[in-house]
Amino acid sequence: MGRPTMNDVARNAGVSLKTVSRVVNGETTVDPGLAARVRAAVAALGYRPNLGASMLRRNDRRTRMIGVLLTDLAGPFSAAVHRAVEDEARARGVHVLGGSTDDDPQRAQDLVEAFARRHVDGVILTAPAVVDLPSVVIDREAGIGQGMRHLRNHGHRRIVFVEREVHAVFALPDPPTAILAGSTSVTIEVVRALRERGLRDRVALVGLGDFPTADLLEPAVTVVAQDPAATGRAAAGALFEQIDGGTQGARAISIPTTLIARGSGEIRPATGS
Amino acid sequence: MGRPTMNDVARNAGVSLKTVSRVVNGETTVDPGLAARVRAAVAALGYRPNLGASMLRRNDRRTRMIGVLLTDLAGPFSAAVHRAVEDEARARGVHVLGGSTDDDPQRAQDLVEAFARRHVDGVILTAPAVVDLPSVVIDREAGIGQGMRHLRNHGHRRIVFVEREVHAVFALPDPPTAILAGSTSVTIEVVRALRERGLRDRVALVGLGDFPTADLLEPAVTVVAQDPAATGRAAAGALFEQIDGGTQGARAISIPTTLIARGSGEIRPATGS
DNA sequence: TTGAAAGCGCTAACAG
DNA sequence: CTGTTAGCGCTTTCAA
Repeated sequence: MGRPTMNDVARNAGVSLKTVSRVVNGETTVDPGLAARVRAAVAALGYRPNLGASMLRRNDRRTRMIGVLLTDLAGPFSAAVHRAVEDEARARGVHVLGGSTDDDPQRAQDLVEAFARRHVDGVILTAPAVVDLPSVVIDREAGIGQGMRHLRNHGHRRIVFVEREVHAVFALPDPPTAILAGSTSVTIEVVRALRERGLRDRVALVGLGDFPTADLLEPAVTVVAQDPAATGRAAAGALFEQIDGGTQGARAISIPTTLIARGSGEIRPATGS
Repeated sequence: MGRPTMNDVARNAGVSLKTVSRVVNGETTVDPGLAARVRAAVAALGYRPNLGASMLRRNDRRTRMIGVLLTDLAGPFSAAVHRAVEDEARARGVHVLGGSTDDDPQRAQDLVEAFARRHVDGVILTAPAVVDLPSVVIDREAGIGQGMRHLRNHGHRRIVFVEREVHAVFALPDPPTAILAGSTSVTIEVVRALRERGLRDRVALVGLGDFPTADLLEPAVTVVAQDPAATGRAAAGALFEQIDGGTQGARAISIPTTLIARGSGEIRPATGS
């Protein structure tokens, strides 16, 4: 004997299966007396409806689950997006399956495939993948241009965009006068590296993505803020629109970015160097 | 016509339903010729197995989904735990449904209930809730004692433990000489508040939970580190043990904590005050 | 208002 | 090695 089923409840309450179904689904066309008996049986047996089974038979073929594939659920950007998506989903009675891709396209594809087997209603992605269900792609590239422009406007010509390999930057024969950091964790690594080398007031730094202590560091860190919560909300909104509209196929959402000048990004290159 | 089913594949390949099932499930006892025909039909129709349906009939009654209820998926601690749980789950072919409780017991209870209806194989929680399925509770209280002891050992007698209401602390008639901050976001708020009041070198601060720039702030922030990744791994490990063992009922996991002294927590109270 | 029968997509149990 | 039949827990359809 596993968990009690609707049939068990029906037997216990002395009614038909269908009556239990009606009560459980909150239909109002049930005699109050019978409904009370059903509810008593539900409580007595500890019955819980099986969403998987009901989904199988239902006409609206929805699992009320969506998948969210982000670079790293532990990272501040992904985490904030994830939370915002969760909130939008919750408002619609939908649950969220999360997945980290670590920017590996194969892993993203595998996850999409796995989520599709679960018949999620749709997916949110940060990198395009082959998907034949409702999906929204979040585009993070938008902020790069803005950061680059800012550094160029402050006189820099040797600018490096850093992904992960922070220390390699300083090993270059012709080291840059400015750095654009690709994520908050990279930004923090760069701050640390600049300090170790006594360069914190000499090399300009702009980070992609704001972080809580950016204004407390010295110099305070200039960033291109990307409002992950707004991004998540927008992506979820667009996804549910597709789902409700029966549309299908990827749709891109780009992030509204804001440059927040705090000091590190306004350092000018040493003249004559 | 919705998505193609196993029956459609069977018809297309000219074999029985069961043969398709065998091929899809990777059973080796199928004639290679037939298997090839089945695979061709799968590709041609874009067939994808329905995990929900298979789960319903299978004997092992597992959805291969678990739920993780954390304070806030956007927070660094929760996010890191979530990621670690995801990695453990992935290694076992299990997906993770995430949920933020915002420390609201009712919300936690509702989420548990909702996940149970989906027949998740188990749940991980940060606050106890009524659960009749495999579950693991993460205990975060462990670090508080360690932080308090550290401050007392440095001569403090008026210590405040802060949850959210940072500014209220400074409105107290007899302000504390030391602060223990309950989460990283609170810690950062306290740093900001101390600076605004010119108290950064006078009031001691210990934060619960390490964060990436704690050593870069001035003074550097002393914390009780809680290794969220290790916590997530441990919790997931314990949960899968329960699931595999067929056990049931809450089990508590406590976090191994480490005090990292960096300066802010070693400030002594002004003598004679 | 209530119920009986059929069947969602799939796997189990048993034959051939 | 292959197929047939039954049925997981539920909702639908239709009849009473």
